[in-house]
Amino acid sequence: MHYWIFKSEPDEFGINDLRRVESEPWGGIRNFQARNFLRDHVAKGDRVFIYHSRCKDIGIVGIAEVVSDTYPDPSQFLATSDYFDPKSSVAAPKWFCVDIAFVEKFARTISLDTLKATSGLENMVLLKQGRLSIQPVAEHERDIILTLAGTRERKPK
DNA sequence: GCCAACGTTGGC
DNA sequence: GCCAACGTTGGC
Repeated sequence: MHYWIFKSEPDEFGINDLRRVESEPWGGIRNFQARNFLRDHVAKGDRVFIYHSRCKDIGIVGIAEVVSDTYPDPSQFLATSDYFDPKSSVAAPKWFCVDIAFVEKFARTISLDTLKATSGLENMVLLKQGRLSIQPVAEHERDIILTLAGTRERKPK
């Protein structure tokens, strides 16, 4: 079981929206690096740190779980969708998505500033490389983040 | 909402 | 196969 960071814009769809639904198709990913992680590595049962970007309160806000296998993102085939991709086809889909479900919301956001200031997180993909909406989290980074969140008792074995 | 960073595209 | 143009991302 791996941990990931999925970025979202809370004005569009954030942790509070996720909490209100049973599960949510995480689609609209149109970046190749993010797509490759999603298609090749994200698996049912994995855990996801939800990260809010482009907002006042930037940072990791909670945890979700991957509740489906990866499947082609339906929006790429819909001519009316903002995410329509005329170069894609059902036979050879370019873009993928996965369903995730709410697990918990942290009492407080773990802010970007906190992440930057925390020893052991220096090499996080989040801090090393911008503009990547799906990214892996190393085990020691996962432990540090869970500790910052005060949820260490739920740390996976 | 601006715009820098960076990955992809496509003309040549 | 180079590289300028273009599109997207995301902190500010």
